[in-house]
Amino acid sequence: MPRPRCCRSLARFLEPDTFKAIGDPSRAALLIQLAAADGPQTVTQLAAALPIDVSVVSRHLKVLREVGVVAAERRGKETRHRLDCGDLVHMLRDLADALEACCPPTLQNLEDRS
Amino acid sequence: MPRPRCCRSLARFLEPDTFKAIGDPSRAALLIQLAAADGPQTVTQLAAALPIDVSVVSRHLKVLREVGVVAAERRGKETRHRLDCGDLVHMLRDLADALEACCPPTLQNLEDRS
DNA sequence: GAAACGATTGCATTGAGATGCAATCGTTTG
DNA sequence: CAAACGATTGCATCTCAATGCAATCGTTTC
Repeated sequence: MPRPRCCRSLARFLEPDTFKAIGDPSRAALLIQLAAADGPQTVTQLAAALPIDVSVVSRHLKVLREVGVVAAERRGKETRHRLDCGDLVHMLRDLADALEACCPPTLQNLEDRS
Repeated sequence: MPRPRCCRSLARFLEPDTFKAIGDPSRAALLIQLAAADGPQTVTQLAAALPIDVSVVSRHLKVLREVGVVAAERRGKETRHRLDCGDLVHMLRDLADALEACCPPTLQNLEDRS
């Protein structure tokens, strides 16, 4: 059994849900918009800034909330959304470390020549 | 115009193609399998190790190659695939940095109370 | 309490991608 | 050259998710 250590981490960090969430163009646009705005944004504000219907924005934000990339806070009749990157930042760095551990380029390339 | 610096990086690193590629369960399984194996793997080997048809493996590997996560080398009649994480590792770390720059939790949370 | 407003949900439509089988291509080996 | 083998591609099918509109829900305001 070769290199089991890094792979277990890989399996943990390659959870498809998060990547599927941020892999959608509309949701990526929402994340960028949230990052560009200063202060939390309402669904209506985000829908106005992008060529996406309000209902669609609402659904996309729900997905982003479920994977923990966006946080929401109810304020009267509106819901203010903001980026919540803490977990994602950690996960990305852990994944980068795990990948690096799995891809020792020099050893691997040497083995290729056999 | 608020915080334009980090957002331009975000837009660059949030390119949906890569995340869509690794966001598919079958492709994630392929990546994990490639990481677990020692040495490059052929399409047939990968298909044998996973409950995925050879033709499907071939197509998935093509997607992974196109986003530069997997490298292939022709060896006679077989094609040997291996992880090629260099660019991905860089991208993940850059994205993590950009996100962190966009999400100063303290300042942001203070602003929320307004 | 009624109207207004922001957000969510139901529903139907649509399009993209995943899958499996069979046929084909390219290379090697007899 | 023919058979064998690994890989890819064509094709048909199918599932899932994205989208837009309309209706509904929850909160606020008059």
